[in-house]
Amino acid sequence: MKFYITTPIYYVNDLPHLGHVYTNVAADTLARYKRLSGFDVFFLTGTDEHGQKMERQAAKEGIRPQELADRVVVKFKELWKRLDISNDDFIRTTESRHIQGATKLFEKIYRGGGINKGRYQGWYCTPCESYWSEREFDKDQECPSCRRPCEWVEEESYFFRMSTYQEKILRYIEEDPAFIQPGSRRTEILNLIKEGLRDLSISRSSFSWGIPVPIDPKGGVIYVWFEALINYLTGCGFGADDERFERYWPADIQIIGKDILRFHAIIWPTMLMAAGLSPPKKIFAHGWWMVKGRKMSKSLGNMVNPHQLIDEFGQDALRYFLLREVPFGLDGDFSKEALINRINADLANDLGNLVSRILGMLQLYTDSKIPHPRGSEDGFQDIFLKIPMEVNGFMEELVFNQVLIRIWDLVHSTNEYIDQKAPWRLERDDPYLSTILYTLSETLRYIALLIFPFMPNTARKMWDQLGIEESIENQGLTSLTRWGVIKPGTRTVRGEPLFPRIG
RNA sequence: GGCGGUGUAGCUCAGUUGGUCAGAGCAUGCGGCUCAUAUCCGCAGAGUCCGGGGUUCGAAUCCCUGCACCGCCA
Repeated sequence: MKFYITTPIYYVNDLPHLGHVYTNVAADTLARYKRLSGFDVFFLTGTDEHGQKMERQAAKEGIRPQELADRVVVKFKELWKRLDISNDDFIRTTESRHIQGATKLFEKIYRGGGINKGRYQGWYCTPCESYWSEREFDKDQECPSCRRPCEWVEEESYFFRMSTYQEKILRYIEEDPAFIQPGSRRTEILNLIKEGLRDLSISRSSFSWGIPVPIDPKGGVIYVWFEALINYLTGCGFGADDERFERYWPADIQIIGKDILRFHAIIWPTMLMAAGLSPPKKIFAHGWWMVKGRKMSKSLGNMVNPHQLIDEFGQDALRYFLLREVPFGLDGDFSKEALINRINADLANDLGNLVSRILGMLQLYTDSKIPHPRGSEDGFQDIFLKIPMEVNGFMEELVFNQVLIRIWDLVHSTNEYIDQKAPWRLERDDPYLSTILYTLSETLRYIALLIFPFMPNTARKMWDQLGIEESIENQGLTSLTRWGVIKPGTRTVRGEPLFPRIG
């Protein structure tokens, strides 16, 4: 079974921030989980590099747009590496495979009658790359979205005949309640469509940094949003690698931020319909990280720098916090205090200490050798055996925080188990001590594997400390259906605390 | 202005179709243990479930209304 998952491609006129991190961490976690589940996963992320904003920014710096893109794309790639993002490919819209594919898709829609020539006149906001109609203004010529001045433009333009797909997209969304998630967003989109869809101007002639309109040498360049969405096709082979494309399209899930839902829930599926291709199976719009209840923005100067957080707390602590603190789909409030609280309470006290005390006992009581269990354990493992099913249900729905809560239930239960059994009261040669220590070693195997999609680096450390030879990446989740997999005799290695307490 | 959502312990929030639903975690206090990162385990306190009215034998849960906040569209 294949599983194709995408993130948006990020605009490279600016550096990556916490919002980008959130999307990619979530997508990465799901991708890793699916790999463990045995899926043939294709995980795509990338960058959006065309458009007037890029052209202007580059001009301001006295360089070519391509140079600007080349410079900034590195920042994204570096960040994904630091965060252990396991994307299988990285698509840039300035790559020839994308340009060819986007051209091909435009032609395909055009030949199918989905695009025609018209005349556009209206207000245009350059920073937002958006058009606004007369009635969407309050008074001044300000962009309703960003409050900056708009420009009046009037030009020949190609239009995507989106209005003709109104009924079709409406029916499609109504018939598949899972298509747009969460449900509240789905309702918004349905209402929006019912208010009526207009044709979409998809070419620009006031600047040149983009992909030329294929059918008309004087047609200008393709509107950046229309073009950028096509990355989901070109990134998995459309127009360049048919075999790959056939294998992976349609996307199984496209994770996005709630701010770009309209493009993904309306424009994108109708484009695909017009091209005779299947829409993605699911679009999930997650919420935003706020700071003290306010949106992060450059003008407010409250942008959170991901690199700084990784430097200070480590990538896994950040990954954990983002997916544990807030239900995926809702907005969350970011603060260092909340992050530190999670690290101390959940990661240091609960998980880290559990690992530390179990490996400590192994070191002390069995000279760091996992013992043979003697006799059966009294049903303690039952909660572990039933966890994979529960976790799977939550993962399917992208309820990451509940998954982590369930895993931490195991951590708590294990701590409780240790206190009840009080191994330190047993004689070193008591067979029951062996059983207990074997049981505890197994709990760590379970927990490590379950955490792996969320905190790959930490899971690997646990794996190494347990002394298991096969790499954790090659484990399947099916190994969690059986208790007693870890081999007696394995040499454990007690390491540094996984998460030192902060403060 | 239209549509939709939210308002539950100090904080963040769970609460399916109305009847052990008044809860969890964090924070606070007390007790226990010592294998462990002064960690872990157990116990405890506090809430007019936004205000008001209604339906019902019974409502945090349904209806009406007021207030506050938020989202989408205009």
